[in-house]
Amino acid sequence: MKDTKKRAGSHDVARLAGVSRSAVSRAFTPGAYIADETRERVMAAAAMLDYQPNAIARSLSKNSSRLVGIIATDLENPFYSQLLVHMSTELQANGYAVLLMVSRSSHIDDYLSKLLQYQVDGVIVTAATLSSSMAVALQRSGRPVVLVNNYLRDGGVSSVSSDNYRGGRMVADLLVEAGRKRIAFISGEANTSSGRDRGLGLKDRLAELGMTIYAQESGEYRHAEAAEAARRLLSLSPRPDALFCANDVMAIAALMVARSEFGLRVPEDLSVVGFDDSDEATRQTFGLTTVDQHLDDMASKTVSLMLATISGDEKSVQHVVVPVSLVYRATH
Amino acid sequence: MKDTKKRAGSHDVARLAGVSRSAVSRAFTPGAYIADETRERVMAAAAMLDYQPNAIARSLSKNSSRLVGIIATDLENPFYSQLLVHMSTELQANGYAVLLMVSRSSHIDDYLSKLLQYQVDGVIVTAATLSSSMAVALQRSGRPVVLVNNYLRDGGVSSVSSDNYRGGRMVADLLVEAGRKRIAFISGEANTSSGRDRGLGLKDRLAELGMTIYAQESGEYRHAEAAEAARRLLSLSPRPDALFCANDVMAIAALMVARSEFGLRVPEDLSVVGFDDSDEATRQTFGLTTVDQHLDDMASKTVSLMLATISGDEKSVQHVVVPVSLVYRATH
DNA sequence: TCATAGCCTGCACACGTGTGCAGAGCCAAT
DNA sequence: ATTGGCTCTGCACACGTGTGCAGGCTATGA
Repeated sequence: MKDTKKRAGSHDVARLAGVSRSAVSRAFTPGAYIADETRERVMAAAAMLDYQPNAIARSLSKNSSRLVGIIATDLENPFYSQLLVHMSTELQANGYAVLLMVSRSSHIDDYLSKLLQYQVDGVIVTAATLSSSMAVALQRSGRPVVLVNNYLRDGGVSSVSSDNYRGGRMVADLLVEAGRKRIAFISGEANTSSGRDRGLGLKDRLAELGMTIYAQESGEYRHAEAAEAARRLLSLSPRPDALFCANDVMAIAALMVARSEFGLRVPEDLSVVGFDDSDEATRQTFGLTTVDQHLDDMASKTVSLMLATISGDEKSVQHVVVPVSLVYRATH
Repeated sequence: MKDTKKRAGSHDVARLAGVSRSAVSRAFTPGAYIADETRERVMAAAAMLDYQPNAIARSLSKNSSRLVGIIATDLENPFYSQLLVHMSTELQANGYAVLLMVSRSSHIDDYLSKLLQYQVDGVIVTAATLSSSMAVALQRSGRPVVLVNNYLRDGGVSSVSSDNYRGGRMVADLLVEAGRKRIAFISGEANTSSGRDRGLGLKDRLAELGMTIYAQESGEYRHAEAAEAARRLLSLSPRPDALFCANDVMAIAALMVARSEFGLRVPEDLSVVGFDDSDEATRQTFGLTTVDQHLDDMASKTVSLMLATISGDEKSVQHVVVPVSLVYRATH
């Protein structure tokens, strides 16, 4: 029975400092009307009891929790875990805390409603497709939402994503200039806007140059599936002389398969280009030519948009596009 | 002025259903004393207003937030991001939500106190060293804490970690049986218990076999630093014939350096052994021999311990050790 | 000495929910 | 008819904080 002590409340601090409970509240509220001398006395008492204001009660009273919900999918992919790190860091720096929901692609609705129960001030959804029923539920709840690296066709909710279409076009130019004739594409998950646009950019630019995509397989954004896709593509005859992968993870899988299973030299026999510029692409052994999505930029633009929407500075639905840039390394 | 509607409260539901507010609360409380017929009427009204109980208010009233704080470091390392995924999933399955704090190794105290302000029911700290001042602050706050993959010497707080010491010993046996004579060690960060114990296990077992660690360098658990360490070690003469790395990330870095910069054949010229059994180690190109930490087991034991401590079933400080096992692949 | 203005402070209510307690209604047994 | 017991409901208080409003105190000027 030693530390059965309850957590100290503002009432206890007030009594110890010889002031009212309101004074304690004001002492902890920046910019509130309170005499310096009083604040100091309150702070001293608070330190003595190691009092910390109860954020739950504060949230209830102020009708704002300073919580932002993040629904994260595919965290095994380093791209998304890094994105999470950057967004969290930035949110924390702005005085918000992160309520995390890890989702296996579906079930989003349940997680979302749980987030809403916790009165989050906003929700960031990464890489997952929002059911349209949930989109309207959110709209109605009035909570801001931002989709990252994905967007909805019918434009009801804000989004931030990189310029995937332009990235695809840039890769087309790069490969054609390198003299490639049979350009194959390993796509990501079918229902993601990001993967769709990357393929579309490639296809459109090739068409402008009088070419077409030589062959296409789905790699589901994952290593094993991409390796399978690469095996199928590289078994074609004539064999493709370039592989554009919608993902660095898949590009590295393809690279491994090309080198160790097909004995191909990269880039002499085959170009391989990825998308993301993940840490792994940097490794000397891979030296992967890829498209930089400017992850940090994407994260901070997402957070900025979220905060602006929460504060009411931004009332309209926004679709932010983050520019991409080619990273020339050794595989093209 | 269409959706200026405030979120519906239990009061609104009660009025619509023609019952008292208490009845609404009871309808949403499993096992509460309420007639089936009343519950149904309440639920119908709730659905009509799409009412969801306010978790913040509930937390305040029940003095329990059903939030668990997680302080995460080194999320770039796939091991830790996977750990986060598993723990979150399991917590969510048990009706808890996760309050995430991403930390750059230090500053932990600030994040921790923020978590406490949000009245989290418990805190899980991964891989970071807790300042002893914070350890006592936690102790005093009465909130359960579990350290994962790290522990404190002075045993004040519970922990879950794999049997790093035994893992080190197993690797020693493996390498000696493979006929290796000059076994070098690439260690992780100096102040982590995990890294320390892995090295200690190796050293102790080698000593029992009449051998010593041939050389040792720190790789800070990171790719670039480990590559540097590998370069230094492989430049020694005579050159080591085995590299035990405290981490898969570092083992793969060493593997790349050994093959592409020193032209060594693995395992003919050199053994490389890692620790974690990450997805990357699985890749055929690497085929890394490593120590499986049974990540999922670790995660679920952590969550179980946390939940047991929260519910009061477990009052004492526990140190759970998760068994490890060797994974024989192609690099030893 | 008195009036006035200005700075602070305390009162009291609000935020939305959980729950102990007393009592209402009903059924069955005596 | 009376009593006892059982099931359910509503009242009212509690959780810990923010904040509008009125009023107290001090200083200044007349």
